[in-house]
Parts: sequence; structure tokens; C-alpha cells
Amino acid sequence: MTTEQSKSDISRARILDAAAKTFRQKGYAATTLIEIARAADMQAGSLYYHFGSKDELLEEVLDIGMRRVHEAVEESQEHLPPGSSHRDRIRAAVEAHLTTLLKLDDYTSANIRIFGQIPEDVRRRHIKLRDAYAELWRRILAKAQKSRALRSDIDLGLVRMLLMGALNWSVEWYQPGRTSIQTMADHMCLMLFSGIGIDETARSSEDETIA
Amino acid sequence: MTTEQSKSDISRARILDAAAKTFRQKGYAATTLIEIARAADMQAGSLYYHFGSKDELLEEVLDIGMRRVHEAVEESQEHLPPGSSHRDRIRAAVEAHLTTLLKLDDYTSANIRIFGQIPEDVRRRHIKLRDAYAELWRRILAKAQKSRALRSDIDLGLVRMLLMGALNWSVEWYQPGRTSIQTMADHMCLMLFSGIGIDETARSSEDETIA
DNA sequence: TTTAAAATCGAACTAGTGTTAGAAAAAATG
DNA sequence: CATTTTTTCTAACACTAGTTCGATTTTAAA
Repeated sequence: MTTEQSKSDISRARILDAAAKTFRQKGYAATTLIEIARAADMQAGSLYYHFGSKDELLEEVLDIGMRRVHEAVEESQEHLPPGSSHRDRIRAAVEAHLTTLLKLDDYTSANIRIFGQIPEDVRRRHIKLRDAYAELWRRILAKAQKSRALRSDIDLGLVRMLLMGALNWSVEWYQPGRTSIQTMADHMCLMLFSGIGIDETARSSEDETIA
Repeated sequence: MTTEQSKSDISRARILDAAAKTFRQKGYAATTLIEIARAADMQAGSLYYHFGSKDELLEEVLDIGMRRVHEAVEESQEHLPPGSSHRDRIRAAVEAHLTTLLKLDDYTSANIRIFGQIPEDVRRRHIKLRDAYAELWRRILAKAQKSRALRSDIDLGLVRMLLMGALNWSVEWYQPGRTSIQTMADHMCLMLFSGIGIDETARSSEDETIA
């Protein structure tokens, strides 16, 4: 028990890394403890010294992934230059979300990919973190709307789901090198705020009603 | 072998329905043949009279799901009123995609949800249908861009992925009754074409460059 | 170096899976 | 009704998974 981390902590981290990576690649049910153990340079039985069950391991991977993206987006809001527009704020949040999801974080991408296939009780215990993250986005968007940076005649909850969908779905197709995360964020924010249509009738976008 | 469907065909369809439903709910690996059989009012062994393996069953579910959404979107383009704008065309495609995905079609939603977790060889054999569907969307969007209904300074492939993501992700959160598919399509198209931002600097959207 | 604790191994167990094949039942045919 | 074919059942098989636990090794303390 020195100032550094014990051997147990190192192994634990190695196992979690291996689990996150394998879960992300193969999904939850298809991932075997033998695979995780091999990726962590261990025997399957040894995992039980650190984790009580496969579900416990899953739960920790999910939690870490959600906390990381939450913190990343939260930080992106705190480190904004003073006087940033709401568009800048949202743009920063989008980029933070994408970066965490796509850049070297198997935890968050595993979370996003396998959330729909996890056992009921694990989901129940994890859902709080999900809700908290959703609430963060809700606040960001609502503030923008209140400040008249976003139209008021729209269903902001629906917009949030469409936005998160566009971002989250990238775990299914994103390949490093083909498109930069900045380009993705640029396109996403352009669509969100201005759209990519060329108005043939030449009326301003505020004229259209939706609800 | 009458003009109607044989008993075998009926059972086959019942099994496929049960499989699609269960795959969509639980994912591929977590779904057991016992569950599928129970949902189809049969014993697990009896499935093998109709299908050679679990993978074969999966493959057919995937193919049916992809064909259905492909046909739905294709039809939406053929049944457009003459003189429809490109925005109308895309709006029709969006609605067709969402309707197939969310309204009583376990096949398409199963496809979208579990595609990331299927065995390698099944994916390889299924990928053609996926590509064909992507190509359909590529054509629709490219035509709109060529007709100057969409900006030319954007990465249309990226826009397509973001759009499909926003739509496909709805299988993870959509609940019938809370939001209508029309409202979803409205919001999606409004975002895509006009955006939902209120331009504080009051310059037109065409002034912004992205690439 | 000795000794106790921490960490891992290795082999076994149980449960549940996809799959098979012969028996049984249902349907169709003559 | 008799008989053949189609369809389903039943029971078993082979295999793999998650899990357990005593033996063994590694690490740290005295």
C-alpha cells in the first residue's frame, strides 16, 4: 500500500480495459470471460478475484463510460472562452461527446453500443447515470432556447434525441482517418442551426412553423 | 400445394415473426432458440425442419428487414405528387424509413439494432442489401444537391450518416404514442434543410462556409 | 530470510446452448 | 379407410459458458 497503485489496482484496470474493448467489439452476450481474460493476460478464473461476476464487470464498464462522456461534456462547457455564443457552447458539447465516443475510449463506445442488450437489473442500476447525462444536454439546449438562440416552436426533447442519435450512431460507422471529428462536429452544428438546404422560395427560416 | 400457402409456409412465417421479435428485443447472442420456439408455439427442435441453423434464421430476418425498408423508401419516391420539391422527396423518404422502422416491423428494427453483433460470415452475406439501401439514399441526396436544393460545400456522405443515425437511433428510444412519426419527420427535415437556430447576426445561411 | 498475505492458476462443476435423429402425430393422398 | 408424406415432438448429444475452490505462485512485511 504505497503512494502508487497496488498490483491489484493495475490488474483491475487491465481487466476493465480488456472488458470494455471486447464488449464494444462483440457485444455483451457474445463476449466470453475467456476472451476478456486472454486480452488481460490472465485465466478466466482469476477475474473473480477482482469482480464478483460478469454482470458486475459489465456494470463498472458501463458506469465508467457514462461518467467519462458526462465529465467531458461538462468540462467543455466550463472551459469556454468568455462571451461564447450558444452555438459555440453546443458546438463544444458536440465535439466533446464525439471525441470521447470515438477517440480511444472503449468504455463510452461500449456503453453506447451495448446498452440495448444488457440484463434488466444491470440496466436498472445504471439508468441513473444515463438520466443525469441526458439532463446535462437538456439544460444546455434549454438555455440556448431560452436565450433565443434556438427556435421556440420546436419539441426540444425530440431534437435532443435526434441529435444524440446522429452522434451516437457514429460508433457504428466511424473509421479513424476518413473523417475528422471536427468536420463531423461542423456538419452537425451546421445542420442543427442553419440546415443545409438552399431556400428556393427565399423566405427566411423563421417563417416556417412546425408545431 | 394449393393456391394458398401450405402449412409449412405458415409455420415458417410464424417462426420468422417470432425470431424477428425476439432478436429485436434481446439481441442476437442473447436470444435462444427455445425462446423463439416458444414464441412460435413449437419445440426448439422443430425449428430445424424449416431452417438449417440459428444463423440461417438470422440471415433471413436481416434480409427481410432490409428489403422492407428499401422497398418502402423506394415506393415513397415513386408515389410522390408531380412537381414535388426535393425537400418533399426527402421528407417522404424520411417518413417511409421511420414508419417501417417503428411501426409494427420487427424485421427492420431487428436489423438495425443487432447488425453490430452478428457473426462475421452472416454480415458478409448480408452486406450487399445494406449497400444497396445506402446507395438509394445516396442517389436521393445527390440529386437534391445537384438541383441546388442542398448546399454544395458539404460532405454529403457525412450528412447521410448523420441523418441515418438520427433516424436509426430512434429504435432505442421511440415509444408509440409519445411522439408521432410525422412530428419526427417534420423536425428531422426542418433541421436538415433550415436548422433550428435563430441567426443572431442576421446573415443568411449561405454565407457560412464549412469545408 | 522467513513468513504471512495477496494474487493467480488450474481443474472441475453446473447449467444451458445449438443441434441431431428416431418416434409420434397430423395432414394429404389414393 | 389405408397409406404415404409432411410436420412436430421428444430425448439425447456435444460443447461451451459462467462460476467455484483448493493448490500454487507472487508479492510484501517482519
